Amino acid sequence: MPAANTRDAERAKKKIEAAALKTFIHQGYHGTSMRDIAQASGYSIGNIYNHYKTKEAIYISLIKRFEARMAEKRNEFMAGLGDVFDPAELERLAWSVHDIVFSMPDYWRLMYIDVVEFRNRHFAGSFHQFAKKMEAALGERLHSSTRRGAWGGVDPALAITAIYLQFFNYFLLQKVFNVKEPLGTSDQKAVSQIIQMMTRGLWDRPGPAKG
Amino acid sequence: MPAANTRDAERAKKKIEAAALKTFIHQGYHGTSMRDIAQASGYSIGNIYNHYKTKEAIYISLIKRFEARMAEKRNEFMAGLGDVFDPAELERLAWSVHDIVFSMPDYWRLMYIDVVEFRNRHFAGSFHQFAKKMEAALGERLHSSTRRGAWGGVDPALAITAIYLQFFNYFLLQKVFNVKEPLGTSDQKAVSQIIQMMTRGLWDRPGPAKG
DNA sequence: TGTAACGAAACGAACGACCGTTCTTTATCC
DNA sequence: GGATAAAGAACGGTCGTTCGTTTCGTTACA
Repeated sequence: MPAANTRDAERAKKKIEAAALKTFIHQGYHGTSMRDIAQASGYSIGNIYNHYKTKEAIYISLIKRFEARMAEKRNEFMAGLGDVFDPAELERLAWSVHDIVFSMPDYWRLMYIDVVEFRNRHFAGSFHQFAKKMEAALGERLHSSTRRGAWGGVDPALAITAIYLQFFNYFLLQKVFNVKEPLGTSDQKAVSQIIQMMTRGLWDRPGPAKG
Repeated sequence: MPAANTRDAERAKKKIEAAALKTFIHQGYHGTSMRDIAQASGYSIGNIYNHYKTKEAIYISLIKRFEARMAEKRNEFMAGLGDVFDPAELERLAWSVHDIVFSMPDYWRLMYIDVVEFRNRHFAGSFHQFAKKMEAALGERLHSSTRRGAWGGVDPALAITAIYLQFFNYFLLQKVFNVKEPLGTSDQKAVSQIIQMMTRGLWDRPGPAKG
């Protein structure tokens, strides 16, 4: 197999998949025809079938590409976390989560397509035991971080997962669901307020008696 | 127009829409054919077109029905909130959010279908200025709740919106995305731990100096 | 009270368009 | 010259929708 050909072929596939991604995201998988992809990519239908066996093969190849990139991102993210429950570190975490969402919004859009049109067949298991995975990845760092002060007793794995999800959904609302200011203010302020709430609580002293 | 006929017609429409909902949710909108809906509902294609002008009309009617029910739920929810930042009240809030998600999961599934296949055309504006709407609906209750103790200074509207979203996404993960224990533990424990984190913070005393 | 009339409800065949895929042909590279 | 890339016509099937027809329930009138 000649080198130039495989390079060209790869370039063609990238163009086809880029076009497919664009139309999938705008109209969904079943709302996109091969003719749409052909037109958007500039290749003929016949030629697309020289590169892919079926329409679903394009979709799957697309997902695999994104999964690989996202796995990298996830590893970077996990490795980059230090003394997680320190407020300054939580702010770093927030912007890392921002990066995960904003640098690959199409990954999440594809995931929603898959949930809606394929019952999550191609992303299956990506979110199972999320808290456990978090705990496993962070390992001892999680517990050692709680020993740096007077830890209040919340389960550390639960806490970091909840905080992660809070930021994740905040940025997802922005980028994927086009909500401008999900918490009614700037990112900077929202992040710092969430961190204050999470670390110091809403009340300066234990809450008042009811009534 | 005869009374019995309109009653029968309404009954037929409900059956058709129920069948459409089921197939839409399993295969998405574009993945569902009128023949699918006909078969699932027990009505012929021809007859379905006596009741609806187009396939999209079924979809829209379905959404309108759900929107009406959800508007009710939302109003009940808002009206039911009292001294919101009291931990006991936050727990009530958590279970109210649970109810919103678990009693109408198909509303949220339809919303995801709309996001994926119609660019959110039919649900447009449902999530804009979410924090502002929250503040407007809760009104003075929000601020008076902060005067019941030593409020830490977090913006009340931001706080209640963030807490709402935390619970909302927690239960959504369970019901719509089939994640068993999103935070690795029971609902009861997850809710109480989140509330502890939100009200008292992760640390009993202000966090330690870094390093 | 019986019945003619009429519109709604129901059906499934039929229509034209478009679907995913295959086939045939031509051009392009090692 | 033999594989690969490229193109687009063609195929069988399915799509959303329309059509013609029959059945049913109500109402108007004798």
